Amino acid sequence: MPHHAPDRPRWLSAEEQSAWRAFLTFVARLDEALDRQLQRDAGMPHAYYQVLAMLSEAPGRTLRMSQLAEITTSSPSRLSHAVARLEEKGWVRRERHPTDRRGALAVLTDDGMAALVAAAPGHVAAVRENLFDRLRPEQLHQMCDLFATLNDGDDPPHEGSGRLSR
Amino acid sequence: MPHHAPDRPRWLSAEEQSAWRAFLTFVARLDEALDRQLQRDAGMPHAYYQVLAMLSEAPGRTLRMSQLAEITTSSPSRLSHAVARLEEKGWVRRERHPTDRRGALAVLTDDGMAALVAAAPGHVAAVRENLFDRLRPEQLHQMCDLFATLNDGDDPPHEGSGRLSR
DNA sequence: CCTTTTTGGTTGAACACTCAACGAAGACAC
DNA sequence: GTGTCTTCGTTGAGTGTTCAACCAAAAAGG
Repeated sequence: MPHHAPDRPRWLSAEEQSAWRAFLTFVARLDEALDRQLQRDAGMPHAYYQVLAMLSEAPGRTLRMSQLAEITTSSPSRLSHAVARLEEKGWVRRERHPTDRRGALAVLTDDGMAALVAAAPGHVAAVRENLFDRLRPEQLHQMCDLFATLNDGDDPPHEGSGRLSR
Repeated sequence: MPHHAPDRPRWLSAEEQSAWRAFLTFVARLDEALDRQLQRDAGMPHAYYQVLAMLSEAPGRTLRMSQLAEITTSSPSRLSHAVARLEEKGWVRRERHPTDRRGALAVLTDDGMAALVAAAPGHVAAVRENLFDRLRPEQLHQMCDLFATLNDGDDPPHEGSGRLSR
């Protein structure tokens, strides 16, 4: 079998190029819009909102750090720092895991729940305004299909029943 | 006209919810993968790669700070810090604007161009692996359409001819 | 002209994230 | 048991981003 060294790069086609740039632009603008809205109106960045939202849907509003990290797509370190910050605000409390003594649990406090409920409407509105309200109906289906495909192979990201959107 | 206070929030439908979460998950994983690959193999975060890439396509490898900020979708402050960092590395140089004396120009140095060229193949490979190689052909069209629609109304993000992908 | 407003860009402090190192406890070998 | 490996989570330093404050120069208004 012939050996040929570090494959010559397959550059992006014109169409891929334009899709890629449009994607980057959109994501950058969206991230900025969501982060700014939440920071301004609720005093938290989007990443922290997601933590609170996931906790709010969990049984007992409690989740193990490792699971919480998983479903918020954040590194253990990031989550640890985040929870530390949320704890200072009184929105989350840490508890020891009952059986596994390495484990730590994150619990959403009543104050945390209140902050989330207060933040949710504005956040959902921003998500609508920047995303869903701009889509034609069939584009929503395509979008579902698209990201389902793209996430395929990675572990499934939690089937939530909540309405707080992240 | 009847006045009704801060509209009751229109929550996301089940389909929107699932599209939204899939989107967030994908973007988080993608961002992480790209940033890690570039940081490891080229010593720069994705945002800095984009700065170099946009400069490499500009006439004279030179762009005004404000324009560079525009096409990289970054705030003036962010770009200023970024260029400062890139200047330390010797990849970018600042020059004064010839006619407008407030203006500053960012110029890609030869070292910067070399760093970009060295980084490009690995970066493009990562983009392929995490995005385009996972798409069925017609999904690429849908993706183009989708983000074109979503970026509609915001100013057009620059029609580049380069192959370095960002 | 002179004043006011707007635009272009930088700065420093506060905050968020990454990475590597670490300790503590469960799991597994024997 | 004892030792090793692995998993869980935290920590601190380094780096990137945001935000508000700021200066300098151009533009606008009189």
